[in-house]
Amino acid sequence: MAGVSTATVSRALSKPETVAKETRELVLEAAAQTGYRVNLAARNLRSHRTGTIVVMVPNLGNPFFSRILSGIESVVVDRGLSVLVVDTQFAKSKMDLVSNYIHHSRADGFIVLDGSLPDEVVENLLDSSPQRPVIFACEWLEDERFSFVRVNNRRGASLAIDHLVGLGHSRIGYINGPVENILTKARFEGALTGFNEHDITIDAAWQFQGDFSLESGAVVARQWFALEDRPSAIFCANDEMAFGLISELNQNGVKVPEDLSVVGFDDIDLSAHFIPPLTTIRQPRTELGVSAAEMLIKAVDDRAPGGELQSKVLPVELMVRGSTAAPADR
Amino acid sequence: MAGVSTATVSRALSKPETVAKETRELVLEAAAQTGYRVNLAARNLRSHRTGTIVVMVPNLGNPFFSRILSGIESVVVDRGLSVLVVDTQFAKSKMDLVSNYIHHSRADGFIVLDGSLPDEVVENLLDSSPQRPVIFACEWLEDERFSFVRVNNRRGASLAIDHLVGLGHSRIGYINGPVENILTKARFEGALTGFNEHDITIDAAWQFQGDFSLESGAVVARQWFALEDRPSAIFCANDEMAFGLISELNQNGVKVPEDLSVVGFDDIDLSAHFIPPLTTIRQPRTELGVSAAEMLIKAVDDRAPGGELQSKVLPVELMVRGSTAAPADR
DNA sequence: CTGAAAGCGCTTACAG
DNA sequence: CTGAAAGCGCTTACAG
Repeated sequence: MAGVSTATVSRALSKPETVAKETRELVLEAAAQTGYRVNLAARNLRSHRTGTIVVMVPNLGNPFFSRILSGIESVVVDRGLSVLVVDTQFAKSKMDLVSNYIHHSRADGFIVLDGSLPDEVVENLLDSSPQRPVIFACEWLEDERFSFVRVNNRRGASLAIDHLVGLGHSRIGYINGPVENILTKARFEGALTGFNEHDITIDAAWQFQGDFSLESGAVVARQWFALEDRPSAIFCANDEMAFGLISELNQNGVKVPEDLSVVGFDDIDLSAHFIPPLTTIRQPRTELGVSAAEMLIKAVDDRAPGGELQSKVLPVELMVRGSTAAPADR
Repeated sequence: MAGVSTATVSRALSKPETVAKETRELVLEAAAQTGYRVNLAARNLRSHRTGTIVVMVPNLGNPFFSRILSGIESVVVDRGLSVLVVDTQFAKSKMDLVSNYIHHSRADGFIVLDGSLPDEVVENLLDSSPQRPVIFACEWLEDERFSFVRVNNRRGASLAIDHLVGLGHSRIGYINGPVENILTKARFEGALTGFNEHDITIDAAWQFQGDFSLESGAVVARQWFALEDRPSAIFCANDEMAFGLISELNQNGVKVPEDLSVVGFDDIDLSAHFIPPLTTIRQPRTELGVSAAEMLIKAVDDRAPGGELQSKVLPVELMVRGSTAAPADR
């Protein structure tokens, strides 16, 4: 219709600058009139690109991750690329699909929000050919071979302890996240740093084990009741456990912050609207997703064979709200 | 390596039953040894399938939708297909991408969680060729040309009113969702049905306008304070508004349920752990996603040209918790 | 700046 | 049950 070859059409559409202005306009007009749309499967087959980013999420149903995903999506789609999601929750049964993504022209790159990926997948990520860039976001691996973006979890945790100590607390408990989790480790280390700086030791009986769920926070509330000697404040490795804890205590007549101060971590949407509003460490989730996507797209565009590793650590912020107060005995 | 043609390899892998057992085993073994993986771009190009389902989500960051997405993902991935997500939030700027998905071999089918899709997209969905099956889930369109799965929103709302009336309330307010939203309409109709059945009229001053957000619930709390004549109970079109309402009331010394009974809708994870635990209408979100995915996969497999429309209405359930009680004056 | 031609890696009628 | 051959719709060196 434009009176040119398919080669020229292809160029006019994909690399307009390589085509004479007049030709280009002819082609674009014809394309508009006929409603032409490229067949992406064909383009991908031929050009060895996919226009797709795979995001591996540990648990899609968790609002924490979905907000990060949202940040990723906004950037990726802006660039005309697509987002393929995989929930790695039951990764073993999905290994085939995942390695298919990795090994065959399914993705131009990967963003991984799961720091507990099975070794097999990790190796696939590194060994695939052609090697695609990978960015870990939020959670990460103790493995120097990957780029990552995360917040300063250690500092967040020590800020939380500083805040409690500043209010006059010295009897402080801690609810840990799932043990193997990298965030759990970093936050616990940060909390220990905070304790050390203030010459406080943490009673082993005041270290509770949770798993980041609301329910595990509620379980800790019952353990807290069973203690003879109770802490006056508890720092929770995430907000959801704080909610579970406060809610269960409340059912039993224990008031926060009058009877117990509670600090969370993450600052999810509901934290500001909980009762009481939760003092917590803010983790900029959307920004985490946006940064990860930008880093990935940069890496994809550069296509550096080995690829230089990138890393970015975003700041956290202490949000002081109603769930913390000076201890009652002070 | 197996000493057969590529055609036979293809058949052994895709349609094993069409190949002799011995040949098949030879091929499979060779494939395993060489670590062969099909190139999906090529397969898709040739077979006019994509192995991909596109899910359009109104707001990925909203935990409500992400849970449905999670249900979809589990089914789709189990079937060896992939999930491509689009956040339709700022759909206008994404129209190109979206119509590309629709018009070109990007997806075998669509699941739409957004009942407020621009008309242009809706027409694209219907006019594309080849026509791909579309399932609306949770939200839907007042358009008989689409399959859908949803819950019985009207019944949910009338159950909520029944519950409040059963406790002795006759002065009942209502917080509406965003006006054009289909869920808003259905729930409001259900509430009206409930009011009619009990011969209760709802004061115009007690109909509040929200937008499903926490903040809008908080705004209603302030409006409630400004009233001279106040309702003794409020039914909220979703849980998040109920949280915002209760939290803001609480800041100002108003206790739920002593001073005001509150019912929500959805039963999100936090509802059972709110203070007080929220009485609400449970909407099975994961199941909604699972059903939508199953319906879609069925439609894709059937490949009926026009395709018979399917529809499914899941039941709701009243969850009685601590946010409702008999009115104080009774 | 443009065209002819090859080819990406599969699948699928068609023959046998 | 299997193979030879065509072709899905593009892109990209290569020539000119």
